[in-house]
Amino acid sequence: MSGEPITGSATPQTFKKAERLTSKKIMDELFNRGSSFVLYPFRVGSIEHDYNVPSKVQVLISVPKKNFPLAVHRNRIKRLIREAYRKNKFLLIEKRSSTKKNLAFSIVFTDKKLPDYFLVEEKIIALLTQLSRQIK
RNA sequence: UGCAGAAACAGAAUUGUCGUCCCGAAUUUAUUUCGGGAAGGAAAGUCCGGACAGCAUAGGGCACCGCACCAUCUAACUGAUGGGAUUUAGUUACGCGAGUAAUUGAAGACAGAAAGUGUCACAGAAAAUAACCGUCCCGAUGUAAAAAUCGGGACAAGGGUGAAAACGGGAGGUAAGAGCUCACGAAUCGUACAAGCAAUUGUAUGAUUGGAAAAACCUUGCGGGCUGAAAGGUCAAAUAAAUUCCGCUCAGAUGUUGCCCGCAUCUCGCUUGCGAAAGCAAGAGGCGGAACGGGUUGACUGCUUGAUCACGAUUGUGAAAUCGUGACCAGAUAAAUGACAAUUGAGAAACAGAAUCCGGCUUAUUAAUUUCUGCAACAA
RNA sequence: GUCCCCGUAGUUCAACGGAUAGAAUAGAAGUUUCCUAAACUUUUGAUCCCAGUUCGAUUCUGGGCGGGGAUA
Repeated sequence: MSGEPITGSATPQTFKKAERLTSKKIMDELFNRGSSFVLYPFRVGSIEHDYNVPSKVQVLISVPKKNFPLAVHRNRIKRLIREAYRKNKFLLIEKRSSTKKNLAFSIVFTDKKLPDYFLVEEKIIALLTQLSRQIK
């Protein structure tokens, strides 16, 4: 699965700035009012909103400084998550294409050990399918 | 030869697929294609020094903070380079010895304790104005003579204590002693001459022998405005520069980091009362503080061409400087360099991710090589 | 990012540079009680780490580590 382009999907595998959650307002709403669930080793929060944003689905990736004091390790984990998301985001986006509301959600890494890429990708796929099923 | 420590050097390359950020060009108006670039030696700690920016500023003194052998380098430094003295480890030579000289390393916050105040536990007679034991002299009692006891003196040679005990050991000298004197040696301060830009060194000579600690206060010399890119500038959007309470209110306020001296600036107009007027008095506007609130959470700039990097030449012991040629080498903003394979290879492992930018310092660190030091073994 | 402050028993605090580092409280064991509480007795520390100054450092100095705070 890794390295090969996945055929049969119209969604490109890019991950541009528009697909990242940068608005502080939406972030506050997400953490204050959004619903959330835990899928080890990730904590996922999500909210639907009507703000004018460039992309229908926006994601925020975060690793707490408490668990990983070194910036190198935090960067590494965020890159692994980002990589797994951009390869498998079609699972979520293709189901969202029919709805009008925008979706913002966060992925927080809660484990205290550096993960392997294959574990991260497997969990991200499970996470995305659960998220798309939960929000109808 | 092995192990440990320190220093220097270095901190992988290439290919494929899918991706991120910036710049440029084309196509064309929101996408695509092509080309180029994209973390470090410490990006870290934020310990020094600057650049840059805003605010403040007539001037002086005190306080406060920092630094401290000399010279040089530098934009600057608590940095670096070179030199000096000191301490320390080893070797050799000379000397009875104390020591001296030469040489090879290593170390360091190396101004002043001989300006003043304070401190030095326990032990010890005494911790800086040294008489406890002791040594010696004189007098009295005592005795055959001593011993012993009491009183008055002299003495820092010996003793134990302690981290530290009042230049060293030798000879003379003396009642006993003492740098009291002498030769040798040590240290400190001064003078003259010579060498050196200087620290300082050498020779001659005079005086002195003064315990430690300034990382106790302190003294001397030199330096220091305050705040940091969340600084600062421009634009847009939104809203209520609103309300309440307390204090002061004409000799006070403001400014100068704090304090003092001194200086500068402001003190205005309005209302009311008194008065012929000059003016005087009062009031509010005013100033300061506190409480409770409201709006924004965007964009651009600062933002990367610089005390820059590479190569070469010249000058200098060196840090470094000058000249020439060439290069443009991250600029993000919830924050960009990744993932998975393959090859080269003995191996890809350590510490670790730019946030305004530089020069240092400190700390972290894998492997190979080189140099130095220590230890162990073997050989001679 | 920038600028500050603080580290002593499990916890809250003491300690002119002089040692055997204390106090309260908590914990453990014991005495007392039919049992518990209270009371009494005993017990518990490499002063965060590494260097330096000093005869001697919790204290003074430098570096590191950890924790906390302020700031549009």
